[in-house]
Amino acid sequence: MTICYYKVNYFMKYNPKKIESKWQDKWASKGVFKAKNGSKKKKYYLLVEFPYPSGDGLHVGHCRSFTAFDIIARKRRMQGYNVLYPMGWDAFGLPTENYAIKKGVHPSVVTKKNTDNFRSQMQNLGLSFDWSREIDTTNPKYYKWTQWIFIQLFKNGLAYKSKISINWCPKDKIGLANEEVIDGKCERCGTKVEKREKDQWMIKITNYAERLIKDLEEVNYLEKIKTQQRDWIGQSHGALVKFFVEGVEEHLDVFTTRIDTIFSGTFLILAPGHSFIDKYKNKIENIEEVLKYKEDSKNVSDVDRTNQDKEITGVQLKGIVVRNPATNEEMPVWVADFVLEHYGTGAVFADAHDKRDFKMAKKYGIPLRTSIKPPASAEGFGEAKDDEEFVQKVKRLEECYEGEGTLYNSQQFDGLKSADARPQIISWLSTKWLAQPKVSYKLRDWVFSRQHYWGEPIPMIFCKKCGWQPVKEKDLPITLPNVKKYKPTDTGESPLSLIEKWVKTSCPECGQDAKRETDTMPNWAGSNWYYLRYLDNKNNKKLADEKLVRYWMPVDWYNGGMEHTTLHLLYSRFIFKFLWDIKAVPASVGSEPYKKRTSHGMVLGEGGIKMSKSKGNVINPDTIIKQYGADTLRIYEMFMGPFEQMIPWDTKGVVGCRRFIEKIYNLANYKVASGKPNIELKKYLHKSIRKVSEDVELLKFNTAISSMMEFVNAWQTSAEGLDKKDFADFLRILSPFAPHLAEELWTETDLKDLCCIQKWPKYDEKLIEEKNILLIVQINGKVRDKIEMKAGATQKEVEKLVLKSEKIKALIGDSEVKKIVFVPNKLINIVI
RNA sequence: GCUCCUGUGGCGGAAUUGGUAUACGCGCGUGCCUUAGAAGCACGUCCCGCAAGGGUUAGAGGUUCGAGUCCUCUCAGGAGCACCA
Repeated sequence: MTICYYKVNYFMKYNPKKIESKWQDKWASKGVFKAKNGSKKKKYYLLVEFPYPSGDGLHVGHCRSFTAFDIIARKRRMQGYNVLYPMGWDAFGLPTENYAIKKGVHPSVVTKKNTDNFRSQMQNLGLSFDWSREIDTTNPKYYKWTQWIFIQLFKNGLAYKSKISINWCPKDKIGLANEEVIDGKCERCGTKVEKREKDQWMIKITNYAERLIKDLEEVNYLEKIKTQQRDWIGQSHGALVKFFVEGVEEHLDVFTTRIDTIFSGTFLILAPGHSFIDKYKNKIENIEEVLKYKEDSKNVSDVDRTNQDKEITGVQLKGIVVRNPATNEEMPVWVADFVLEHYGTGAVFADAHDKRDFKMAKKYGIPLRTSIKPPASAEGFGEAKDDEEFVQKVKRLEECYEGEGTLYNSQQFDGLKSADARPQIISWLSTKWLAQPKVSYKLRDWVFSRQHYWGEPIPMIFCKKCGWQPVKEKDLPITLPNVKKYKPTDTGESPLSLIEKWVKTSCPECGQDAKRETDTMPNWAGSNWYYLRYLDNKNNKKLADEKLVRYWMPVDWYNGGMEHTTLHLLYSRFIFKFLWDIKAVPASVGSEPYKKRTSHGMVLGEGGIKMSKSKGNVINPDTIIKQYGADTLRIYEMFMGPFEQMIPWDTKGVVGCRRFIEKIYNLANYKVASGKPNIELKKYLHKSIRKVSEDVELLKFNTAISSMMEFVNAWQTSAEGLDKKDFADFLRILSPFAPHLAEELWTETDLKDLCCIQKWPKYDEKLIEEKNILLIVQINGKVRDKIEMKAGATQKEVEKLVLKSEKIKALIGDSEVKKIVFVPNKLINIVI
């Protein structure tokens, strides 16, 4: 074989600095990553959550997920797809506003600085984003459409103002949605949240609760993501039951999922904020005591109210009596703070089959009755020794049984199982108009107002005569005015309320003097629909052109953090459904924005703790790129471990990836040959092509890389060089991972065009097929020998061979062979 | 409390889905090279044993010819939900 070496800078050391910027410039100037709008190719829309451009710069965690999907994007392009892989900035947010307040700089200046930094960091990584489609949620040309969507919500009756008790963060001076309160603390700053009454814009996401659950069937999300969405929406099927109040022409509605226990209902409990209390003040004999209880419960934060160890408290509404619709018996009415205003109807009927009710009744001497007999071996006997004793204790009201069972004390329903009894009781009561089936959700309407400067102004105007009016669409966007002070006010009003000139306007309906809404929108507003704006980021007449939406949507694959799988994912699905309903999105696209959703694991600091400035363990990608190169960083981030798993950073591990890259660079110098291909190496290569092709689709980047390493190791130890054509194939599979190196070696090996626009290689099935296999010989399931033989041998052939072997013969000895298990091409197991 | 996930060398992790446990990388050891160090290269590296051999996937049991993988219990770690009627 004639060997001719392709000398790539033979005496030069691998220098990523030179190589990388050169190719980044070339890709940009040739526009190879631009998604083409009119293309006849099949489209592929890959989306990664756009980051909040913080002043700290890109996190190595960003690099990980962006690189992962960059690999998929590059692979898809090589597979012949028209790929859209865009990037933008979710730039409204408190840190920017806080920085602006502190330094007295306008937030937009800070944002510009940060996004410039982020962009250049991403470009240094060689990410193949289509930068011509960049978006920024704080750009008025963008938030014009965020405001437009709000107006559509309003016009369709899905946005309304309501005085509600909101979660108030005293540090950030901002109202928070329930979703943003974690353990009773502000999600951002960790300050204990207070309650405040405020007039807030609300969005009726609850109208979509059922569809948001049902349509999950259509999409390909990780199962745990679907579970989280379902849990958050919290659907439960039950019944709405009427309890008539004595002496009043009215009833109290109660939602229950356990109507099978209705016959044991002996009292009713209202939430402290239930409207019945105010409405029938004069009927309640001890109204002062009740109102005091109500006031007290307001001061109890949700954390304490939801604390399980807290003692149950309550006050009876003296003078009020309702009738149990099933037994027709009189029931006293109580208030207790463990009953929540916002779930169900804010009222429950109480009985001996609920631990809280049970405790409360025992404490205040309220009569109890049981009507459910626990089945034999019910879970949780309490202190009873056995089933029978437990049943008796339940009957004697010594133990509380919450589970299902067999009904007794329940008139014609005696003897029925709980599950069977429920529909029968509902239909029985419904004939008397006392009950109806009902579905209830934990999901609540979405508080959409924030009292901050750095957000989209809500495009509404209040007129004394006409009420709330939306800004005329031709007047959009309502831009943020320039102010000197961005500080939120202590009164809880938005800083915009202090700018009289801006607030004062005229009513779009009647032209009279009117006032602008001064609240701004929450963070989520801009990220609800951003995936649509990438399709048509410069359109001034529409959110996005219909043709483009039809071509590109839905997103084929969406990846983001696990922390966004409840809120952002739910909100954006909701808004997309809404846009679809009002035909802002063509019907053919369907009402789900994302076909497939995956999540990446966080990158932790060394030692497995969270990376944070205060711990001083933050890794800056720039430093790694400077020291090792972008290709090394890319390979390392993909090689460090399973993509969906949390993983600690280990700078020592980066070195190994740099060695891998240098090894390729050096081997390319002297071990690429033109001539007859080396079959052994070719086999390794094609195995690797298969492994990489398959693993990338499963996000198993770590094993994809390890298979390339195995190939390179074989290449290194082989006596012969690698055929030039095979080398080209290797560069093709390497190029999504280490695009700069692949590009450099591609050119230096006299191959034509750019490596990143080549076809993705196919592996040769026949070549991979092993002609000789290593057959495992087991005796009683233990490995005793390994025989190399040709593939495809039959059991008889193998048996003959094995039983002849001296080693095996000796091991079998005099024992009788009872059974032989044979797995073709794999193993033979002799049972003796 | 409920639901789900995870547990494999000194470390990050592989394992064709029930068929050679520890691939690949880090680290470590020995040697070569070098004035020296670094880098690089070669070999070694789960445990016990000189060896033959035996043991090992958090622990205990089970199913199976065969279990890291399936089932039951226990322990440990993580995530989500949580007076939700």
